[in-house]
Amino acid sequence: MLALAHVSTDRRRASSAEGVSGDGADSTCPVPPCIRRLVGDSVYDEPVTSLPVLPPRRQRGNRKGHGRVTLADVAERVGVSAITVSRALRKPLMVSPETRDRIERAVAELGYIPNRIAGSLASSSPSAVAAILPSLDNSIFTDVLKGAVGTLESSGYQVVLGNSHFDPRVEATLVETFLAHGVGAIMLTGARHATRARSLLARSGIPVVQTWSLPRRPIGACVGFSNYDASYAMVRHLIERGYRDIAFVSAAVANNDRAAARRRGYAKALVDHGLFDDPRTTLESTFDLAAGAAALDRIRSVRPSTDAVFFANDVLASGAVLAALRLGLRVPADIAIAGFDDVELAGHLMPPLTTVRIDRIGLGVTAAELMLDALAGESIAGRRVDIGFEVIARATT
Amino acid sequence: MLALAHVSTDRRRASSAEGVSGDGADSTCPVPPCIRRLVGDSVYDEPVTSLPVLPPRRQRGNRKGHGRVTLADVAERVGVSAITVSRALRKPLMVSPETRDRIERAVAELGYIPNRIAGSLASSSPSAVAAILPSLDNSIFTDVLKGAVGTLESSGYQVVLGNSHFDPRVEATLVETFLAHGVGAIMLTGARHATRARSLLARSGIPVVQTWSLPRRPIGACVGFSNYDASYAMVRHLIERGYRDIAFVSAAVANNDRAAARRRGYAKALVDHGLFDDPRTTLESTFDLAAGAAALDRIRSVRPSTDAVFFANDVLASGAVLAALRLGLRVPADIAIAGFDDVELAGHLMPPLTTVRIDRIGLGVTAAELMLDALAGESIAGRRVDIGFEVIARATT
DNA sequence: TTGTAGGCGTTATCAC
DNA sequence: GTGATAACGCCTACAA
Repeated sequence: MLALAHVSTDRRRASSAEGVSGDGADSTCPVPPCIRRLVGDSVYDEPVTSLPVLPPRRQRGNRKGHGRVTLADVAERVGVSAITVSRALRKPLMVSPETRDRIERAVAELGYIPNRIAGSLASSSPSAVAAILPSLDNSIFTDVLKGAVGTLESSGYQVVLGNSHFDPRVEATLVETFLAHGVGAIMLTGARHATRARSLLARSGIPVVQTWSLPRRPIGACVGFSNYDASYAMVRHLIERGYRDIAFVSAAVANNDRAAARRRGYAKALVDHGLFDDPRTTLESTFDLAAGAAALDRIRSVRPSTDAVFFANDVLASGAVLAALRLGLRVPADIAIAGFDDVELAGHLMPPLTTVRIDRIGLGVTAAELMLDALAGESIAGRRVDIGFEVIARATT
Repeated sequence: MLALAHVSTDRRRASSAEGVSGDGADSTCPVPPCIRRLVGDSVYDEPVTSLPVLPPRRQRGNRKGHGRVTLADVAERVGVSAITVSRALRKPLMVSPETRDRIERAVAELGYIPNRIAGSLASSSPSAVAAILPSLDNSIFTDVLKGAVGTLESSGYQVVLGNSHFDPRVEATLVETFLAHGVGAIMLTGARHATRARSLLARSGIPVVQTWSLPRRPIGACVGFSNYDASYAMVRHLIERGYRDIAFVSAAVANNDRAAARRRGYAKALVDHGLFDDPRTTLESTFDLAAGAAALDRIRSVRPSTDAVFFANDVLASGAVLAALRLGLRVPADIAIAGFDDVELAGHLMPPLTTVRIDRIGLGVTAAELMLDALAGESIAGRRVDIGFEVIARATT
């Protein structure tokens, strides 16, 4: 723990040259780029203007706490019992206006911050929920996170974040950790999870929301859409446009039910229209622009007759469109390209990308709402919310 | 809370048709896109194969707990005291091999998951840290987050996430919430914070790491680079390339010290080279591709002689490059474009974008390491880590 | 409206 | 090596 340091006011004058809400700026000498490791002279040199300095705290009992101001401190100062202070803060109507007033003043004076972890231990009511994402590299996941965080934060819940790296074992570990952490609900991505994760979740009885998919038997609730249908719809679109030699590229399907469903939708659409699902041009790939370019390249060399490539995510599709541009390929004249997700970039590419739009923010918001419902005591068991999808036909097809 | 439901095995057979680690798939009928709201029939229908079914829990005392297995339950089963179980789990060497063994078995059998929130209350040792980002829309921030989460997770700390939306007041509220939550350290973005946030932080004595900047007087520690120098270096690069009518576009500088420093670096470089810092072409903008396009448009109409635009972030710059492509403008012949950050897209654009590279993952990792150091008892007060920057001259200049 | 008693699940402290 | 006891800071239940 760092100590609280008092600093004289003149130092502040020196440091707040910017004139804005007290911050030091970068070093301002226009020197050439270089790496430096500097050590400053002091920390916490901002004077605490809005809060008074407290006398050193006495020790109660033989254990040392955080040294933080507690409910009891406030109570003592006001001359009431701790529970009254607690109530004044949580259910103000249960406390008389006068005491409430004095309590509020004391709280402000002492700078009391309730200890929510003690609170949720005592009340066994969680104050945080967990979100497990398979990746932080792709904006499609952070969009969902953004929607969820916004909704949850405004309801007073904290969001603890886990990154599973598309690994079910990591996911299971995260689930266990979050359970140990006492989160009140967990948001998962997709519908494929390790058995251990499922056991843990079932045993805990904690509300679970799966996202992006609509498993027939969700663990708890789920919000998503039919990846199968969406993929099928896009391939049908391509076929209607007249393409016949269609290739497909997605993320690895092994631990990814969305990719798997999209691949099945693609295959089924081909079969339904009497086309051939050529294994040579049904590829798996990592998630970056370069991979999209590489996949395009691969497909063109493996089967030069290919007239359209359906990428099951926009990052790959964008990589391919950008690569086509560099290569001087005409899209869609030489080769059509379709994506999935409708990320911001998709509409700005040249030509703009045909893709499938998913309301990711809405997905996150809905997932959050489901968790909030569950936290409010409602049963969300078996609820399945379909957020739908939309094929956006732009110029790459 | 959702109830734990027992389900017969034959249901599992039906549901695991996919053959993979137990998941239901999307509905598989190739129907046209539509929105549906379905309600499933049951939840938690995955049998808990790896864990035994427990007898209903008895109530101890007059309070109802989570109904979760506790240390006492394990202790009772093994015939030792709770503290012994606790020790067996945390410091195995302090417990005899035999008891440890029996305890481990009981833990597995009962599916005991330690309650870390009770643990940190008792030991007053935090198990989570907070990261406050100004946005989840731009990958530059989620890259940092990714680096931090990875490092922190592997040290056993949970990361609670806050999104300040570039608003210092929101940031201050988040700080308060996280403090209430008992996080062990806080990572902030930038160096400009509300006075209230600073007070709160100072009062709490919690380790703080500021990122992206190198304030002369950091609150605690900081990791970043000189935004001023980096901007200066880029403008010098442009000038060396022969550009003279240079425009500048950044995020709003009011609450953003990085943007402010970059603008100052830009202005100083112009002055140092006898060029004019034209206020008509020193713009502020939001953070998206469309905004980059709009800014380019604006600049060209306001001052047609402009031969280069320096965007203080790659999203804007990319938007401009893509817009130029759509408009049929030649880059850099008609107008040069430079960015900042070196996001993945930058190198894939046509032409590839000249920009400033920042090691964002490293930034997050370093910030996390600083927090870990502090959590380990080390003082990180005043530590300032410069991660440097690099001007990447590509083809748009 | 306010207070008392006791517990939430774990760990520090000090005996044995 | 193991255990009894008392916190950690707050809240539920019940009483006044």
